[in-house]
Amino acid sequence: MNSESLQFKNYIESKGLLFTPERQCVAEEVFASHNHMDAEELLKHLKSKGSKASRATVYRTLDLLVESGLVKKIDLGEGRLVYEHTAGHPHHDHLVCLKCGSVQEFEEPLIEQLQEWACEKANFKPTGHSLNIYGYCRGCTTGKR
Amino acid sequence: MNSESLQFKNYIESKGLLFTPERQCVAEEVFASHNHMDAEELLKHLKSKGSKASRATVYRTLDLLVESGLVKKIDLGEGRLVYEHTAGHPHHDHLVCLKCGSVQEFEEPLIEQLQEWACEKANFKPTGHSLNIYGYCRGCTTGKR
DNA sequence: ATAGCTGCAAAGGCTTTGCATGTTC
DNA sequence: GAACATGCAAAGCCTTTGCAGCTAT
Repeated sequence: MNSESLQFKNYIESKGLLFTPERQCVAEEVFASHNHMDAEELLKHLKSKGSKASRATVYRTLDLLVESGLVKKIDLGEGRLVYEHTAGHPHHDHLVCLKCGSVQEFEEPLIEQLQEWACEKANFKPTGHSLNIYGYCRGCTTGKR
Repeated sequence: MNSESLQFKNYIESKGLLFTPERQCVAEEVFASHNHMDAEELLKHLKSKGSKASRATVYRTLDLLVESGLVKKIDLGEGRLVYEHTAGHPHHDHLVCLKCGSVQEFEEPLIEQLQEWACEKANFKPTGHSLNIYGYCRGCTTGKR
């Protein structure tokens, strides 16, 4: 079991819940993936690996993973909700390709700073944000439509 | 008929379509509102004013308004899709209150510039973006929970 | 025994679509 | 009368929930 799964196990058990095989499967699949996956893709992957975790369990476990802080739920807009593990990921935002659907990450600390200022000016106490840039990725730009 | 409705009429007719009373009602309601409204609220307002426009027509007309460029569809995250008219609105982003649900706008041109740079670095050709900051608005901060 | 899990299927919430009817040119 | 609009209700999509049965302690 990798370190993230172990942390999740600890989190689960610290709440007096059970670290079941289904929960472990879902967690490991999320931690193993280096893409942004939505719940349905995750379910499909699990099925193809022979896991019997149901859709309901996938959704319920994803909620637990988000609660634990080990996974973030990202709203990419256009109805796309995806999950990414947080370990080793500094804060970042997303570049969403409108042609192939791929998602890249980017970091721009100064943007964060400017957001803080904007909030101060507006007397708004921020707790989080979501920044998505839509357009065409490098691969799709060459044969751009 | 106000200037925006007139522009919409021109757009509609330039496409060989009809500027029907239903379309006019929906458009005028959107242009008259200074809030961010979702389709359902819009429909409710229209009903309360005696308009007979149906839900389907509301959705279909909103699509036309967005196509025309006179209205923007904003994804506030968390499943909230709202519309705002563009006339006289410079580009801006949104502050979404997690307690009362209110939406404020803010402008920070430098953020736009930094986004451009981030895209250049990533070889990404941007066509648009969505930036939402979540937190608590001034009113909700005083009696904050 | 008791509390916690799971899968299934049904229910939700919002948006889109098919179709029959009505309108416009 | 050909193309376009409308309302209604049904269908879609994705996510959540209720419930009966199962598992772990």
